[in-house]
Amino acid sequence: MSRATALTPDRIAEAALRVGDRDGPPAMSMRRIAAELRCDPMALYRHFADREALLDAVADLAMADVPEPDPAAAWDARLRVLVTAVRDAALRHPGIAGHVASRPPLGAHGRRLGAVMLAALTEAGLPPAKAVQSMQALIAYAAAALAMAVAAGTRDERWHQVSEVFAALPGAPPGAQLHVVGSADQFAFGLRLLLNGIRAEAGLMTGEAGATPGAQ
Amino acid sequence: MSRATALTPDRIAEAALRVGDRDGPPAMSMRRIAAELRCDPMALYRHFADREALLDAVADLAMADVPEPDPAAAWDARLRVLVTAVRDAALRHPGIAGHVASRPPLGAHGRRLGAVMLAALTEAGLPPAKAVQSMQALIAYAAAALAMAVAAGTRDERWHQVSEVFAALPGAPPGAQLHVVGSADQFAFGLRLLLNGIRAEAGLMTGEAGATPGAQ
DNA sequence: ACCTGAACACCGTTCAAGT
DNA sequence: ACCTGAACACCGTTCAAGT
Repeated sequence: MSRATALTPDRIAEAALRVGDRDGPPAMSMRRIAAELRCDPMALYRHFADREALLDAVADLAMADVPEPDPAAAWDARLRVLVTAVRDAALRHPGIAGHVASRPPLGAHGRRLGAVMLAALTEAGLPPAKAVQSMQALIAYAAAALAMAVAAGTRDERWHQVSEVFAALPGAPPGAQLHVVGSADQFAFGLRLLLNGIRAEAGLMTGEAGATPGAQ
Repeated sequence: MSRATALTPDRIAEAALRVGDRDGPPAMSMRRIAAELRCDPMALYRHFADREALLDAVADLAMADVPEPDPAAAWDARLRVLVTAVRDAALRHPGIAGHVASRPPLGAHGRRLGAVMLAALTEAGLPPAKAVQSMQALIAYAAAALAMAVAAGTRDERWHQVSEVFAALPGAPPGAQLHVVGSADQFAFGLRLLLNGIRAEAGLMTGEAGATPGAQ
């Protein structure tokens, strides 16, 4: 033990986040993280069951600085600000952003943000079950859009081709102004669609008494 | 070369799909796929640049049997049927479903399905740029929901906890009927939210002449 | 010129050997 | 009892050696 400070889960997660931000996702191996901490790779296993558990902690740590939206704002504005802030926070840590997008938000910060979302959706007028489902839909969309942003920006040029390929299809008129896959614009547009949809769903609940929203 | 048939990209992709369906995603290594074909692992590299390119071909192959929706149906029903069929097709191939969810749909079948989506969105009244953006939002949502279904079903019990954890939060009243993350119900609900949102977006286009839909 | 397979530079994790 | 690090069973890919 040449490190002066003792090994803790938090300290390990911080070191892993540092390694990922500096050297990219593939560098976040148990061996490299241990090297960053100047400890034996196996020492990490005394604080985390396996690599997946360690990365979950790192993903949650990346959400630590997501601010909670102004409680005085309208429910839809609150959701928009929060989900956008999650995307921004993840993109500030490119090493772990892909993992944030692929794992359940069950860490301390993930649960905190989920509670804010649920409160906003309940305020919108959704019953509990639909609020939970709407939250999961928002999480799913945010996760995928985030994963696309990461892939398009750092790893995979093929995502950039998607807009071009589809704009060139028979059905698409020429001259369409394209938005890059994974861009902030594209993210905001899809988020608006979902919030539109939630608003419509909530309207059915509160506006029409005998509505049967489950019917197709 | 003990195999009677010659190596082709299609034949390789079929063998890889078989391996993945039989032994799961981790089994889809270059070595195992080569063993399935009774050829040298390096022989695969003469048909695919790298493993990622091979998996892209497998993911597209898994979309081969997605039927095109009835052209006579309404645009929103067409989108719902198509996106649901993509999910079903991917889940029939658990080995590659996760990859389907993480990669751009740029293969032959992905482009075919994208063209159907674009046509439906254009019919809805969206201008080209918004149709492309809406398609990308649908792809993002479907990919993430699919990834969650795969993770929840085969790999990761933590996704199952999400509904329970959030239903137990202060904001959520008790007795909420929970839908399992990744379930068909949950998928359909989120898809309906997006289609609701697209309908609202299209309504702004056609219904209100001087609307400024980009304003928050 | 083409193809093969040994070798390189890694992995996550197990487990026996040390203290 | 605790900790370490050698070892196991793999990877994707390179590249030199064979034919």
